[in-house]
Amino acid sequence: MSTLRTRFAPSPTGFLHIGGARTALFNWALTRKAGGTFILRIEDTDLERSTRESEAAVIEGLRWLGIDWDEGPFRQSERAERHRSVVTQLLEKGAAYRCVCTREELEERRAADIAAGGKGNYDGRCRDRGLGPDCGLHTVRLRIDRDHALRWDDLVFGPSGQEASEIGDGILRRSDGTPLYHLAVVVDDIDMGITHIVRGADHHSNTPFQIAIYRAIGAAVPTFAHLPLIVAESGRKLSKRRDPVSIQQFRADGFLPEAMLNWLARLGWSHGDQEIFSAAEIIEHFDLAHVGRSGAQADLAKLAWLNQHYLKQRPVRELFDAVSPFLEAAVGRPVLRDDNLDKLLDLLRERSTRLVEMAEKARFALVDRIEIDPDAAKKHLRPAVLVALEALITALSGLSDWSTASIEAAFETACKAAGDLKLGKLAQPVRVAITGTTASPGIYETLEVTGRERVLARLRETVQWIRTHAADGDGASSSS
RNA sequence: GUCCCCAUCGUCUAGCGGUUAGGACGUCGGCCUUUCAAGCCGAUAACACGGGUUCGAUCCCCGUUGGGGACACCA
Repeated sequence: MSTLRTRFAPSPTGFLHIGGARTALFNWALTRKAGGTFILRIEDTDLERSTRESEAAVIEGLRWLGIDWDEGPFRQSERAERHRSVVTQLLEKGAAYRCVCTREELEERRAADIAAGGKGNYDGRCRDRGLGPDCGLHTVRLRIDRDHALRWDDLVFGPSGQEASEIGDGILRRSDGTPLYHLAVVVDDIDMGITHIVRGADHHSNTPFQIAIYRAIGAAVPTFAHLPLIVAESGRKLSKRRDPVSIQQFRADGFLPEAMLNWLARLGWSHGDQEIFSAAEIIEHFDLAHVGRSGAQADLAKLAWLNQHYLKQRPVRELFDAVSPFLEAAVGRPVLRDDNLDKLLDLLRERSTRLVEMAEKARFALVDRIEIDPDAAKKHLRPAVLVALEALITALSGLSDWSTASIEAAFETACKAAGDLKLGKLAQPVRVAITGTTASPGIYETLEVTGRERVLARLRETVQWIRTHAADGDGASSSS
């Protein structure tokens, strides 16, 4: 039972960004831990850039991560009337005033002020002109009381803010009558009873102006907590085209939601030495006091490690559910789950960091024809192994059951028949013949999951291939 | 330019006046081994700099440097 009310308020101008996802996660964790109410509000005031598609992408991204909300999604655009009426009230109270300065004039005066050593804030020209509704095209500005400090105790950054004299009278309403973001967020947060505003540190310096709006409206100022930004390599700003930033992109690349969540949680937050956190553990331990104050670089290598950790952790059944779409894409047809596939996935999970990679590695056992890597063929498919290969074909054909144990026995038989050949000398050529590459799970397991029919076909084909190339006087023949 | 913020291994971080400065990822080496992994063991590597305060500073204060954010009729 808690009165804590928080919100995640993304502007849907792209996809769900890792920074936004982390903000949502921290809000969610904080709220769930306290038993409060978490609200989703879409800040689509900028109609030009906001689309329904990206709004859907944001929602889908949150759902995928397992972040749920109690109220909403609300759309800020649907509250425009309320925003307008608040501006009107502020105007009536004298807490705001009309301003007829044009952009050009503003820019000019601002430049002149800066040149004269000023701060470039609005000079307050219209502040005391008492302009009425009939003043023509105008914006509405907040009359900021110069004597009050606009300070707050940030739950992450500590004492923050500045003197009111440091900022100018900001615009609340555009000349086209639409409200500005600052006014809209404040009004929405007041109306929705938000008690704790947890958001990106890019809003840290916007906060004084917003506090001024709260005061002008006469509402209680909520508690603020600003989260340091996630930065790109070497501290640079995250770039949408250069850096992987969208949650859907990570998803498409084969990262598991629990890995993403864990990774995001540890980006700027810590709980002692613990690295692995389930969603429940994040909620259990989350604490704003342990959110750092410096920007964090997105460490993709650690995400890969986490992803493999969760890949290894998943029950096979659920692993299949996750990898299935990737398998279908890699193989070109729907793939059904069976014992062999379970075994294969189990073998591959500790050899893959992402689902795409896992699907690619599973391909050899699920398709009829494989491509053999030319370098691998050249190195391992030589006439010297022909005898052993043929012995292996014979031994495998005669097996009454198809298991790693029986396959191993067949290998032993084949090696013996080839003059006590060492296992390694046979395993590698067979691996190349079956998987097309030099890297795969254990050779017996590899054969087992590939199935007898495909194994024998590929081995026979390989024998043919070696004969042909040896006869052609290929380099491979010289070694025999 | 003005205002605000930040600063521990390459990266994420622990630390909250006295520690051999800890963990994790990465990297490197070893073990294991039919390949690749996984696993296990080990190594590498940090308090940006300069002043204070203090018996004692990674920790507190000031400055410098570096980085970031905000300064829109964007959100």
